[in-house]
Amino acid sequence: MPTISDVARAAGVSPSTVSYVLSGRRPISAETRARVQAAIAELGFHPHAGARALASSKTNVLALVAPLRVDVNVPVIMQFATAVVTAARSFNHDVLLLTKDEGTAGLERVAHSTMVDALILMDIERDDVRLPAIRTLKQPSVLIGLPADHAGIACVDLDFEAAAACALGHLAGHGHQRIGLVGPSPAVYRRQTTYADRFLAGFLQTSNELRLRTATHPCEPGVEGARAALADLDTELPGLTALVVHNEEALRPLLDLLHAAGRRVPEDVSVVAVCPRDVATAMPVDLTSIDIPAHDVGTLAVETAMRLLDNRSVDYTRLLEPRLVERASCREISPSHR
Amino acid sequence: MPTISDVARAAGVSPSTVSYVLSGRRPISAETRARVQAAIAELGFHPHAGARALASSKTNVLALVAPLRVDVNVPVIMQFATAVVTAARSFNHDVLLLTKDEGTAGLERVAHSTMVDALILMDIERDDVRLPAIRTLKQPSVLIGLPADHAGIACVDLDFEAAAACALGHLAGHGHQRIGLVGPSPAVYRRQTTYADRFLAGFLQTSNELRLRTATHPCEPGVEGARAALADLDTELPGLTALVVHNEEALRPLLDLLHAAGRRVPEDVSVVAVCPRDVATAMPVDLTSIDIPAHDVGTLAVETAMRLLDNRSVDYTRLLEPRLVERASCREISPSHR
DNA sequence: GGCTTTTGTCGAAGCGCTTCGACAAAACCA
DNA sequence: TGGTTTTGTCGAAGCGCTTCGACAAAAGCC
Repeated sequence: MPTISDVARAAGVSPSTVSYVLSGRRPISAETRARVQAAIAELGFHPHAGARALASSKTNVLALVAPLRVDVNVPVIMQFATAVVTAARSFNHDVLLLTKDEGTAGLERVAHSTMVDALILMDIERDDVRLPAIRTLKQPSVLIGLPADHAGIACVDLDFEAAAACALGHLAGHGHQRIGLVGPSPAVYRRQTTYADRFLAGFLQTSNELRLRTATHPCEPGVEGARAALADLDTELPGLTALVVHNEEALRPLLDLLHAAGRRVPEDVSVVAVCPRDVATAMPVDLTSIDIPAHDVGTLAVETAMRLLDNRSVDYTRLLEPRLVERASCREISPSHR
Repeated sequence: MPTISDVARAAGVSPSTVSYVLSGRRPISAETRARVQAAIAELGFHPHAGARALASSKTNVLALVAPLRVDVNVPVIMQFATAVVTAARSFNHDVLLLTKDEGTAGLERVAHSTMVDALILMDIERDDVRLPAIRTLKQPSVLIGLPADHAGIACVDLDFEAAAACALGHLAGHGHQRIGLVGPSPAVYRRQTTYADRFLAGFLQTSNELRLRTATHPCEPGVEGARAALADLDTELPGLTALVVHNEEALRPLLDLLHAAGRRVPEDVSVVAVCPRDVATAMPVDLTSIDIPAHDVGTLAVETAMRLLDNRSVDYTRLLEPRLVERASCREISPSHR
């Protein structure tokens, strides 16, 4: 592996000049630059990352802390990860992948040993135990999610309250008055990942504002969970004409159950899903849905990290506006049916 | 951030002594070690990763090159990644996540700039364009998959030929003679990821050896793909009594189609799936299946990398033996039906 | 009891880069 | 035209660690 000195020698300049060609931090004449670049290309020189980190105290590496349990939501996690890696690369950074189960210790390890310049954390809980830790790190963090006390910490997420409002607004606009919510599994609520609560809060508030008759229910995984949730909603809200489903996993069983019961979508019951676009379109019925914009959120998280790193101003809380895409699962209810 | 000199000063020793306490590469008296460790704990010292890498030319980082398209098989990719990260941590290494679409350039970038000690690559194609490149790297690579020319490169994977033999053996043992294979999508064959071919080869060979009547068909994604594949198999092999499904994604639509057609599993048609355990058990029928042991493969890949790094001997080709788990989707055919 | 070996510690060199200060030459400005 | 600024380059220091050689003291060996 050639070093910067080898390049310097080949180009007939000093190592510092090579460094300045690379970084552009000082003016270099066109000829010199050309000679240096030729030497770099010829020798196949790549600066040693460790040496660089040591001298400049920048690693050009981001930590991504992902929940790698083989759990729900795997495809969404993957979308986040893909977006983060891709965006990071576009800023000439790499991504170190950490699992959530290393917990606080993992964050401190990579931060204290200066392996990364910034951290991006997913699957943030309401009172996430990692928050106090990240506040003490010298590296900035960006959260994908919104914990209770997020003062001074950059957070990026979909605006789930607005998403709920949007879903209900759409259905109400189509004349629906009796609407059930199939929520995430109780485990999600228990884990206190706040998107569930935020969606629920938005749902209840909008339901109130629009004077709708609604009922809400979490939904255990599996067909049985879906069956139970649906049964409960039917009992609490007889004659419901629409469902909002904020549970990717329940979507498929739910549609199967409706089908089996002879309840047609959208003729007998309208459905709005909250899920990634590809999940919505992969269902037997093309679902009107609100995107989980994993790609945008991931990209934005990286952009925020970059701004933080070269201390430009950032919005500490960025909740992305939901976008509802009409497909084929909602129908207009005629006044007579209202 | 305290440095090793700070620790040395606090403990009243030289920096090199602290280093030897940390690495254990030279004998240190118990008292000294205790004093140093106390100082480390008190100051909260963490060695600077870059400095370490520079001085020792080891980074304690592994590159994991994953196909991060939002494509099929996402859960399996995730399982590999989880296993790799977890195993790497158990060897005190971290994982740098690269996307496959950075291609050869990405590998060379991280390798040449000495960001990683070794590389683990997934989604290996028959004539993977990256092979020549990894042969020139000074860091060792471990492939998850088996390309055509793998001489001198460590490869780890499930033995898909044996898996096919295992599936057919099981069905033949239950008296089945007419067996269809639902293969991966044509895109997978086109991409030349060899597991598809290896499974197919094993299938055909065993079919021959056991003198079975078989037909094979790739399967496009979606319900329509499954419908077409099933129809083709039924035409080519009328009266088939069993299906081997080597296509996670097709599993669900396939079962739905059978159900809709009134063909019961296992009464009318037996099914053996090749997929991760959790997929098999999440189906409406508990499927007898051959595991894709993503966890084992990922772990083994890391172990192999570690052996290569401290040049211990390795098996350059490790094909894990398939394990078939009997569940509820195969039935014994009575002699009269044979 | 002298010999070698092992144990325990230190100092210094060096890993490959960035960055600061210095300085000469060129360009700009009144 | 003399002074100031900008341009272009260099040398040296230093980032924080590992590792080698040196060496004194302790231990092992007939």
